[in-house]
Amino acid sequence: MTARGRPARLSRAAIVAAARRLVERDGVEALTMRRVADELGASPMALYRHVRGKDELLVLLLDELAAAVPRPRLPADPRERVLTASRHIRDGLAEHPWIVDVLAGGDLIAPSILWLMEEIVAGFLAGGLSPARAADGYRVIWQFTVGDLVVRRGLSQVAALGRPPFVLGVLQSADPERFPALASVAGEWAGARGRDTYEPGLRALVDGLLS
Amino acid sequence: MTARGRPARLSRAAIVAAARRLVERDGVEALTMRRVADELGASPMALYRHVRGKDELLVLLLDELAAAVPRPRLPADPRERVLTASRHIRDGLAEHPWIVDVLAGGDLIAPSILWLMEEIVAGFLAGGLSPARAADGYRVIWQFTVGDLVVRRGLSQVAALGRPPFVLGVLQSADPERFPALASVAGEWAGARGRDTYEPGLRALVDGLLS
DNA sequence: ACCTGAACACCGTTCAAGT
DNA sequence: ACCTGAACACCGTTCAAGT
Repeated sequence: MTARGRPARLSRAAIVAAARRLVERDGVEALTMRRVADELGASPMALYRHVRGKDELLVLLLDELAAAVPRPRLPADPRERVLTASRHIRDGLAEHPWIVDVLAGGDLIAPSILWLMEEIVAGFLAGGLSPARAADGYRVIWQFTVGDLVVRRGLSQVAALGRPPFVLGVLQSADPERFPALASVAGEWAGARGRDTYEPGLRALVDGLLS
Repeated sequence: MTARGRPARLSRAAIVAAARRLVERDGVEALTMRRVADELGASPMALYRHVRGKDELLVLLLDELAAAVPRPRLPADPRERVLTASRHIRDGLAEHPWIVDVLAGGDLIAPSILWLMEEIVAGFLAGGLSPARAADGYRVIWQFTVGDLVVRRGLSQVAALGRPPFVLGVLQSADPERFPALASVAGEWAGARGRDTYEPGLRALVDGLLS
């Protein structure tokens, strides 16, 4: 029990830290204003003095994690530089699957990840692309990365359920008469599920963009 | 079989239709069991007699829309076949931005879209890929497509807010000292936002996969 | 200035009862 | 068999009041 006369002082940082603890312990769906307040031994409304609302809290959380992405040594070769920087963004974000829900909101940017964007755009420019094509190139890589994160998150959610994946069953039993190609690769889906397709996909993408 | 008891006023089909109306009129966030019930003039709990819960309702909705994707005439050339089939999946799903929330769940497949998957895999096989690489190829395309849908949805949500995009501001005012490449393409982001980058990205991806 | 309590307008879903 | 009503265990957030 806490001293009644002296309520704990809250701060933005303390709130974000509590949110992070919660999300890492129990997943995004556990991140509610009420539970964050509980975690801090405060009333739900106390949070609103320091944070505009749940949306802002999520953005603050995102930026904190982005700031923790390690700064890699990047190769000099433009193509390899783009690949390495992209993989770093993916790896950094993939550690926190709930990030997908924040990303899906759309208009977010973590200032602390700008330098990785810089590397990707610089790589494209050094590779000979025009500014317009370099900007498009970044967008395309970002799209591919978001897709990877969403799909990856989906797979791990299904794995957590413990039941055999519904999709796999449908694909593996595709009717060979109607779907000959699907039938002939039926044995491959289980393996493809386990493989990390970010790397080869990214490579194909960057090759295509820089050629 | 003799009908016993009360005649059914509701049905699965009626519930899915009401859900669809709701989602198309007011967006996904408006899709609640209670509102679907309202739409049908029934009590919330009446739905549970016909549908397991909200999750099942979303899957039923997804499959209904997938069934409506038009069957295109596909080019014979393997590469063009993959491109056309992929674009059809994207276009079909992009009409219903809320689909992203369903997709993110992970273990879903719309049986009525299997034939488009068939075309993509067949294209890769005809292009000389091994079964394993063809399966990976499909996954990569799917990832890119999901990313496109998520990003596209995010952009339209931001546009709906009416306020100037926060991300754009940050990118356009990137410090030229620290981020020279970003600064040199600063003028391009607004344009890149408006452009559809699915087409060029997909082309780069497929070129890379088939080369 | 900072925090609390009660309240509002919602959710999905369970359970028991009505027709 | 099919549907309703009340209730449970939650949400995010507003508002007025307490210290």
